[in-house]
Amino acid sequence: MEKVTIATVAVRAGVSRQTVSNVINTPEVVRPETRERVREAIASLGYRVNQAARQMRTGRSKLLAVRIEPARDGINGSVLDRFLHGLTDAATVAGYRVMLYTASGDDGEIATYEELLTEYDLDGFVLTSTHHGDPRTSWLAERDVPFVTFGRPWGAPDTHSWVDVDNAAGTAAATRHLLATGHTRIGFLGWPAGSGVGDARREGWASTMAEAGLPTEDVVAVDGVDSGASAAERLTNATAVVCASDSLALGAMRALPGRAIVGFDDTAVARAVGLTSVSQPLAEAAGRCMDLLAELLDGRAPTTPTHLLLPPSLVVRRTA
Amino acid sequence: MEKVTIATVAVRAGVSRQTVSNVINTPEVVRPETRERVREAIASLGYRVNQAARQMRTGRSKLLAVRIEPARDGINGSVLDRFLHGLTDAATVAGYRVMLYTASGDDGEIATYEELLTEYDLDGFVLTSTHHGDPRTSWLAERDVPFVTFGRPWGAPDTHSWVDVDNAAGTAAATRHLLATGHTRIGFLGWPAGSGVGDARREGWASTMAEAGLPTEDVVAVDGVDSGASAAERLTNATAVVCASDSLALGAMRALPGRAIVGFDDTAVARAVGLTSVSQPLAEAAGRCMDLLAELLDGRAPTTPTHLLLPPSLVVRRTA
DNA sequence: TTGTAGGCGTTATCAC
DNA sequence: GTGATAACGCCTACAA
Repeated sequence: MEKVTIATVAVRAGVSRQTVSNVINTPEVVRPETRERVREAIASLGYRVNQAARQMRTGRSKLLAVRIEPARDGINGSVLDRFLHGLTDAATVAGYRVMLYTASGDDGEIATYEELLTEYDLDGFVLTSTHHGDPRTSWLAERDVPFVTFGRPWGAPDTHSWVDVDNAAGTAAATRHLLATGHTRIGFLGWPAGSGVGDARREGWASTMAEAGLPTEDVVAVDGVDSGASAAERLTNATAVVCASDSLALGAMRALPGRAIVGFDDTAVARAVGLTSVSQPLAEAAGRCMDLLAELLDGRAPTTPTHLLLPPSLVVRRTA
Repeated sequence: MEKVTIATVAVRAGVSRQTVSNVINTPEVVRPETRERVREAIASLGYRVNQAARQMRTGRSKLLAVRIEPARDGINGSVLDRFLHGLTDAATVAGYRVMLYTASGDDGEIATYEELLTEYDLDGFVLTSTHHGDPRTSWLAERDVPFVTFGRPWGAPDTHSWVDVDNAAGTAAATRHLLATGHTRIGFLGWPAGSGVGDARREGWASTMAEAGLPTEDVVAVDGVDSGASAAERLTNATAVVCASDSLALGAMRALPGRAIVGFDDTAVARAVGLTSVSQPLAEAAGRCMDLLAELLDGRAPTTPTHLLLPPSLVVRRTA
C-alpha cells in the first residue's frame, strides 16, 4: 500500500495539488465537474489528509485533551468513564480526536497544558472536576486556549462556557418522588458543606421540603459507605432519606433497613443492589461540551459564553 | 509568548540548527561544552519539540491508541477505567500519548485503525477485550503495525506479545482461601462455557478442588445480578461459592445469605458491599503493556513475542 | 564536531 | 477556476 498524498490524487484527477486541497477545504470554489472528478480520485485511492502536515500549515491539530483521574472512591469513578465515552464519540463526529493525560494537582495539570500545547498543538481542553479556587480556567483563559468545563466554575466568575448537571433539580425530583409516595419525614444524608456539588444537592432537597412546609432533618458525612452508615444512624425520625451519592446511600441502606433511600449518580452499584438513584445525562453532557468547544474552535462562538444546565432523571428501583 | 523553534535555540546558543537537533536526538555526538550551552538555551527558552514537524520527517507520531468501550454491564466498566489510567501514566513516562477511540464491532474497529494510521500516523495500539475469532490482531500483524493485547489471544496462535491476568490463579486462590477457612463444599457460579476468561476462572476453582479431592458443584448464568441470583439458588449443597464476576457474586449474596461468597474483579461494588473479591493488578498490567509496546516501537523487541501472565490477589472482606 | 541543503504533505498567497 | 510557489519546523544526508 503506497503512500497516497494529495499529489497522487492530483495526478489521478489530472489537476494540481492545490485544486485537490480546495476540493477538501473549500469545495464551493471549485467547478462542480472538477470537484466530482477529484472526489472520485480521492475515493478510489482511499486518500486521507495527513494531519501532521496540515497542522504544520494551519496550526490546528484537531486534537482535544481530557484528564483521566484515578477512580477516587471508586464508586463514582464510572461517571468519568461514561463521560469520556460520550466525549470520544462526539469528538469523532465533529472531526476531532481525544487525547488523555493524567496529572496530580492543579499545578501539575497546568504544566501538562504547556506540554500538550507546545508539543502537540492541542486545539482545546475539556475540564472536569471544577472546584472552588480552580486555577486552571484562568490560566487557559489568559492564554486564549479554547476550553469548556463540565461542571460550573464554583465561586469564580462565569466567563467561560460550561455544561453542568442540575444537581439541585435531581435531589428535588427525588424528594418529590418520596413525597408522592406518601413520605413526609424525609431526611438528607450529604457531604460536609463547601463543595459546590454537594451544597447544590442538599439545596434541592431543602427547598422542596420547604415548599411542602415540612420540617427537615439532615446529617453529614465524608463520602463512603461506612461513614454514610454511621451518619445515617443519626437520622432518627426520617422514614425516607435522600443521599448525595450512591456510596452514602449504600451506607444508609445498611444502617436503616426498610426505609426508603435514594442515591445519586446511578452508578453500577445502584443498579446492582436495586437502589433508586438520580441519573446524570452524561452522554448528553459530553455531546454538549463538544458542541460548545467546536463553536469556540470554529470561531463561531457567541461573544457571551454559554451555560448549559442539564436535568438529571430519577431511576426508580426497589429502595424507593 | 513567541514561538520557540529549533532556530531560536540555535541563535541563542550561537550554534547551527543542526547542532541543536543533535543535542536533542544524539547528544553523544556533540562536544560536552557545546551540549551544555545548547541545553541551557533550551531550558531558558522553554523550547519543546514540535511533534508534527518531527513526525513529518520521521514518520513517528509518539501516539498510541486505545479503545474506550461503553461500560457494558456497568459493574465491570471500572476495570477498563483503571487500566486506561495506568496506561496513560506509563505512556507519558515513555514519551508517548494515548489517544482514545470508540468503535462498534471488530470491523468498525479495523476501519478506525485505517483512519488513525493514515491520518495521525499512530505508532501503535493496545487492544483490550480479546476474544475467540478476533480479527483485529491478524489485520494489524499483516500490516506490521505494532500492537500489544491486554488479554491473551483466545484460540489463536500466540504470535504477538500480550499481557494478561492469570484468571485461573485468581479463582484458585479464592478456593484455597475458602478451604483454609474450613469449607469443603465449595461451588462455582460462572459464565456459560466458551469465553476464554470465564473458562479459565472455572478451571482455577475446579483444579483446586480436584487437588483437594473434593466433589464439585457448579452452575452457569449470563453475567448480571438477577441471573446470578437465580442460578445461585440451584447450588444446594455448597456452603461457599466462588463466582466469575462481582455481578454474579452480588446475585449469589442475595440468593444465599449467610454463605461465603467470593467475587472477581474487585470492583467498586465489591468494596461497597464488603464482598471478598479477586483483584486484578490493572496498573501493573497497563505498565507492562506499555513496556512491551515500547520495545516493539524501538525495534529492540526480542524476535519471539513476550507473554506475561500476572497474578491477581485476593481481597478478603466480610463475605468470606 | 559543526554547518548547509533539501524535503516530508499541506495550505495560503498570488498570479494566470 | 485553476495552478505555481513558498513556508510551516524538523531531521537526514552530506559537506566543511
